[in-house]
Parts: sequence; C-alpha cells; structure tokens
Amino acid sequence: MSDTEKPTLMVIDGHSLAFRAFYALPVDSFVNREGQHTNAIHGFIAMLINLLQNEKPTHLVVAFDISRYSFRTREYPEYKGTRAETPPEFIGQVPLLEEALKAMGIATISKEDFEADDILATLSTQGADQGFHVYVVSGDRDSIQLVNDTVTLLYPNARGVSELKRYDPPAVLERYGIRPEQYPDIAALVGETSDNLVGVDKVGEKTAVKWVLEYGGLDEILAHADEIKGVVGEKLREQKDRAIRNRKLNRLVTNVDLPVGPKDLERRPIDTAAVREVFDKLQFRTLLDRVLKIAAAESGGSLEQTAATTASAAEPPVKKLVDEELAKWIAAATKSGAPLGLIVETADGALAGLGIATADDTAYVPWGAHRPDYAALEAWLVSDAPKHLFDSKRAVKALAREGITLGGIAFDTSIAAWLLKPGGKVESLAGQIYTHLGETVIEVDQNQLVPENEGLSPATEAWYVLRVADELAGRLSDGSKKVLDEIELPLVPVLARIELDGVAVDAGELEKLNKRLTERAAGIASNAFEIIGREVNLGSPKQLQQLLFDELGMPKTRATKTGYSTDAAALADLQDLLPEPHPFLDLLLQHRDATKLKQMIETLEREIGDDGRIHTTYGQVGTSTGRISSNDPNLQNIPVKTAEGREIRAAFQTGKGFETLLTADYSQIEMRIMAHLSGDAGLIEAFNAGEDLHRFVGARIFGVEPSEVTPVMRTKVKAMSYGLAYGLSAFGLSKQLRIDVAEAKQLMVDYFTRFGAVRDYLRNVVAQAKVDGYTETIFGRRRPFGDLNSNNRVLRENAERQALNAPIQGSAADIIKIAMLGVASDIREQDLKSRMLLQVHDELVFEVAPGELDVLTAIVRDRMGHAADLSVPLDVQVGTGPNWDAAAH
DNA sequence: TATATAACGTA
DNA sequence: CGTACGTTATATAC
Repeated sequence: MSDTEKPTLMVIDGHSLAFRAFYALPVDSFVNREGQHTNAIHGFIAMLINLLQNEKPTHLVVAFDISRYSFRTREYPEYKGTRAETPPEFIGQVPLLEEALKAMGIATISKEDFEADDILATLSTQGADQGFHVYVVSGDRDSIQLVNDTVTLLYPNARGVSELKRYDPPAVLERYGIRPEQYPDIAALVGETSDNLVGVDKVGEKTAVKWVLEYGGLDEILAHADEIKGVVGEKLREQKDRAIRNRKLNRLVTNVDLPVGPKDLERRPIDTAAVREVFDKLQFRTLLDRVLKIAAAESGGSLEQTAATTASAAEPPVKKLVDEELAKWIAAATKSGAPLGLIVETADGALAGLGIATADDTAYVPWGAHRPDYAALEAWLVSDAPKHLFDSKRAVKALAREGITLGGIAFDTSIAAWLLKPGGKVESLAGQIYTHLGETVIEVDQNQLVPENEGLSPATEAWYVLRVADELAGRLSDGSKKVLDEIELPLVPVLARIELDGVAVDAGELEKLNKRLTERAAGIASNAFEIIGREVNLGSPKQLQQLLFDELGMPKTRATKTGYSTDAAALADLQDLLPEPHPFLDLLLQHRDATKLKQMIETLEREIGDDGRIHTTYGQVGTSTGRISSNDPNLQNIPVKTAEGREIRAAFQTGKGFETLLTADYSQIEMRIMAHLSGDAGLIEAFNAGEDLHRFVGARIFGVEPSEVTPVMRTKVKAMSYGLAYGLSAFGLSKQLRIDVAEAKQLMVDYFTRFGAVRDYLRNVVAQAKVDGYTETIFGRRRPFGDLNSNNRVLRENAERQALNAPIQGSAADIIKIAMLGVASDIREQDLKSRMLLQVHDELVFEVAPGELDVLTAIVRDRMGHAADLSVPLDVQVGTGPNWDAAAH
C-alpha cells in the first residue's frame, strides 16, 4: 500500500483546542441571540473545516475530557491544581460544540478516569499499527511524545487555532533538538506550569535537552546524577523525585479500553438539515456555507447539484403572463384551493408587477401603463383565496393605490418570523430564504442606485415565499398561530389604511412655532455663552463635558461609556451639588428643550405630503413585546407633557371634510392587566370601586381615608404602581422620587403588604419564564428569553425585568390591536366615513365625518371597552376637539 | 460615508 | 439599579 492510499485517521483533543479558540477569539464578538457565547465553538469549527479540506481525513474523532479529574489527580491531587476556574463565558460551549459535531457526522469520545490525551495516545497508536496515517490535533505539548513516522502532531501556534504547526519527527528535532519520544523526559525535568508539575530547580529546556542528548533519557540521567557538577547537579540529586513523578504523570496511556477502534471512526455524511439547525442556533452563517460546501463536495456532486437536491425543488422557470393566458393560469393554479405565493413588485411605492407562485410553477405579471384584461387576476387578488406573502402591508398599500383591496392574506413570512423571534432582526426576503431554508439567492443592494446584479424575479420570490411560509408555519405554537391568524394578519389592512389616509397637519402653525423656538434658542445660547465667556456647541455632550467638568471643575455625577453624563437628570443632580446654582446649567436645559422641539417640528414639516397630511409607517414586526412602532416620522412620540410641546400636538388637525378629531385612550391599562393576571383582590377592588386608582391605593398603604391622601402621597404611590410593571428597584424608586432608599424600601414593603398577590404574580412570571424559556401574553403571544439563567448578573437581571414586563406590556398591545380590529370592522360594516388615524400604544385617534360622532363614539367605547374579558373593567376615556391637543381630555 | 453614542420625546 | 420604542446631532472610525 503506497502512502497516498493509506487511510488517514485524525484524532482531536476537543477541550484543549476549544480552550485555545476561546482565548484566541474575542468573547464579545461571538454571542448568539440567546446570549450564549460561541467564540470557542466558532474557532473550533473554523479550524475543523480547514482540517477537513486540507488533510481530508477518512477517519475522524474528537476526544473530550469527562471532568477535570482522572487517575492522575487521584495519584497526585495537585495535578493541574493551579487551573483557574473555568471562565463563565466558556461554560456551555462544549455541549453545543458536541451538538455541532454530531450534526457534522463527526464522532466524539470520552472515557471516565482518563484524559482526552490518553484517548489520543491510544487511538493514534492503534491507528499506526493498523496502517493509518495519523494526525493528532492537540494543544497539549505532552502530545509531542506521540509523534513518529506515521503520526503527525498538529499544534496551534501562539495566534490561536487558525494556524496549526505540523510536528513530524524532523520538526520536533528542529524545535527541541530531540526525538519525539524523548520529549516527556525534558518536560519531566523542566516541569509543566499548566499542569502544576514543578520541575527540578535551575533546570530549563536547554539543560534538559543537553542531558538527554548526553545520557539518552531520564533514567540514564538519574543514574549518572552523581557525575553532574555544580548547583544544578545538586538540585537534580535533591529533587529527582519530582522528575520521576512528572515523568510518570506525563506518560500518556496507549492502551485505554475504548468501545471503538480507529476503523470504527470512518467519517459519516454531514447531516445538512441538522447542521442548519445547530448553526442557526449558533448564528454561524459563514461557517454554515463552508460546511454545506464540504457536504456538497463530499456527497459526490457539485454544490449546485446538492443545493438542488436539498431544496424541495429547483426554482421553476418564470413565465411572463398577460391577458387570457394569465386568466387560464390563475384558474389552474387556484383549482386545488392551496395557497399561492404572492409578491407585489413596487417602484417608489407604485405597483410595477406581480409575482405569483404555486409549489411548482411561477408566473410574472407586468403592471405597466397598458393592462388590457386583468379581470381574472384582480378578482383573485380581491377574493378570499389564500395568499402567502412577505411584508404584506407593503403589498396591500401598493394594490390599494391601484384601487384593489387585497383579500385572503393567509400568511405573512415577516410577521410569522417575528412572532417566532420578536425583537429579532427584520430580514429581507433573501435573508429569510437564507435563515429558514439555508439557501442563498442573489439580493439586490438597496443602497445602490444602479444595481450591479439582477435580483430574483418577483415570481421566483413568490415561490420562495411559499416555501419559507411552510417552514415557519411548522414552527409556530398554537398560541402564536392564533395571534397570527386572529390579530396580526387581520390588522395588516387596518394599518395599511391608516398609513394611506395619513393625518392632517397645519404647516403654518408648525412654521410659526418653529420661528419662535429658533429665536428663543439663539437668545438662550448667547446668554449662555456670555456667562461662560466663550462659545461651545451646546449640542455636543463631548464639549459640554470638557466645559463643565474640566474647565469649570463641577462635580461629576453619573458616568457614561465615554465620560460623564450631561443629561437632564445629571444636570439636576449637579445643580444640587453646587454651593449655589449655576445659571449656565439652567440655560443649557432650556436650550435643549427649545432645540429638541425645533428638530421635531422640522422633521414633521419634511414629512408633510402633497395632500397636506403626514403618512407615518407603522412597524408591525419590530418590537419584542408585540407593540407596534411608528417611523418616518414617529408619531408615537409627539410631545404632550409641556405646554410648548402640546403646541406641536395642536398642529395635528381635523382634515377637510371632517367634523372633529376624537381621541380614545385606555386609562391605566397595564395596571388593570396586572390586577387581572395577579388576581389581587385589593387591586381588583380598586378598579371596581371606580375611584381614582392612586388615591385608593394610597389610602390602603398609608392607612388613611381616600380623601386624606395628600398630593405627595399620591405621587409616591403612582410612581410605585407604574414602576411595578418595569421591575423597579428600591434604588430606582428613591432616585425617581428623590427620597432615600430606606424610605423607598419601606414604601415597597407597605405596598406589597397590601397588594401581596401582585408581588407573587411578578415573581411567578419570572420563575415560570426561567423554566419555559419564554413568557406569554393573555392571548398567547410569546417572547423567548435566553439570559434568565445566565451566570452574568447584569444580563440575568435585565432579562428578569424584561420577562416581568413582557406579559403586561404585550397583553396591552394585544388588547388595543383587538380593539382596532373591532372598530375597523364596525366602521366598515356600518359604512362610516370616519376613519382611524393614529395608534399610540394605549390611545387611538379618529377623524370623525359629519354626523357620525355619536355612532363612532359608541363603537369606540364598545370595541375598546370589550376588547378583552378581564376581571376588572377596561376604562376608556374619550375626547373630541378640532386638533389632537384639544381632543385630549 | 457609515456606525456608535448620548440625549430625549412618547406609552 | 425601570420596560418598550424612533430620531437627532455629534463624534468617531473607515
């Protein structure tokens, strides 16, 4: 058998290389979405891939230590005794690595009472005997003793595991000047710090090598110990026991009784599905590509062929269809009643074409100026015939602009992916294809004016949507499916309608306010500059820090990542710490106030459309709790607290042809949800009493009559109540109320004495989430958590507060969404002209058509008030007025 | 030219 | 050391 035909056995020391990788790669750069560190796994797999490609082992195994105890620690308890505690970030990585290896078809092995090195020694010896060429991959120098003509050691260099140095006998000779089997003698004399094996004093590598070369080996050296002169000789004679002990411990066992031999370790095929799953969990995209490539190459075909076989089918060719052909195609495609994939191609928001797909056929419909006969298509679009979409709201809007009301929205891959992983990255379709199908498609760079590559046809995209939808649907829990079907999908057209309608804004009012603020800001700035004797950029925290803390020498309050905070709270603290208030600080705050409002106004002005209205975009898939968000512009953070801020709000007005604005908001919805979820009798009574909540609670806590609750008491109780749902601490409460921690603590104690079930509930939510790994809203919306059992206190406690808050905030989000659906449905059925304009988490704003105020008010009260059946009533406050501010109550 | 940070508006 | 968002200007890294 010639050397090239020899099978190659590769045995890898799992722990030592995972550890090397751990220290070679930055911990913080490799954290998956669950907060699990993955740097060691990443480094290990990357190394392994290189080994597979370069060395092409036919037989492969990774050996792991079972624990840090072995026969060696029994014989010599100090062995490896200096090893520090395992770094917390390393914990958990080995089991995941083993999982990844399993998916890759790579055997792992471990043996009670032995170290991985002994397994390496045994298998490499057996392998050499059985005609293998053997590679030993280890970060433990003791493995050098295994090297011979058929056994090569691959040893990581100082730079980590990306490069492995190859040690064959000549390389060992060059590095150490000895034969491989002599290495343990050297190590025995010198000692091994990492194993806590102390060597002979004064003997270093050079001396040890010299002796070994002179006498042949440790036994011979000790036999001739008397001949060795000087202090080293003395030490050797004194401490020869150390060397003997070391030599005993560093001799690797070559006859460990293993359940498998080299021949059993033939590489198995890579399980691409399992690899996808594990690597997805680890978020190893690049590595996944590389492994799949190897899998493709190894399964005999080219990558393309393999991709095609792993896919359920190859992309069907795209047919461009119009008129009669299109009508026929649709008739055939819809015959079975199975859902079709639908992609609405847009150019600047306008409809440009449609891609439609069945499981094995696709069609593209151009939507140019000329569209002779699309009746069949339009009928299908409007019908209830099920359609699966990606980003359905965008599609609904584009079609609505063409006068087509899309019906049958049966699935949206964006929403489904979000429900599975709320708060996760919102992916493009190409991203979803990659993440959920593991296939790579060409993606057009949205930032490029003239794209250099052509993306998929919308028709092909529609085909992929069907496949992604199948994949996602299978992973939705029953609760999530219900949330998707009964809340999120029906909400799509409602939100689309709100966005299309927009809200009327008085640009003139905004302009006037802007002018006033501009002058004000300039005045404040020049006053401020005069006080400090120079100009600074008041909008630059950096320059402010320089001025306040360096030049003016003011006391530093809260630290930030890059220095010290100059935010409003910090400046207030600062003002208190100074012997007398510094006028600059006050001016700075006023300036911030004015410029902030100014910026907001300018943003809004830019967003006013040709119709004189602002059309925000609602984000249905961005938040981690289930709320919707608003952007371009954000209409959920329009000022309300200050008088000047409310002037901005007042610029949102009743549009032409409408009678008034109507606002409706839930009062204390989160507290009500807490009362419901906790079943706290006191809190439930508070809400049923119909009295001012904070007054009622204050009376209980302070033991007075409701009428005797002072404003200070009420403020404290209010802060406590609101803080509850956020996981507020005594420290935070004291900070907010500017009282001492002891008083805050007492307040909390008193609160929970009266409302103990609330505390029990909040505790239980977190405890349950720790077990389940997720929280659930009243309606079954889930939010997963990874850090609840983290060893990192900051991560864990953050996750705990999030878990505590999620069911409360999320249930409130569910409730207002259900209310929106109800109101929209009634408006539609009663054919009202009034319309919903805004949603601000617990508030809805409507534009009321002439004569519809009473009926709309009734609908809104009813639908909002009965959106959920809680053990406390849902109180809805309604107000009307010519503008948003005036309509508040 | 893109990304991070600090700050601040809302519920 | 209180949850959930989006937007801005400035500063920094590229």
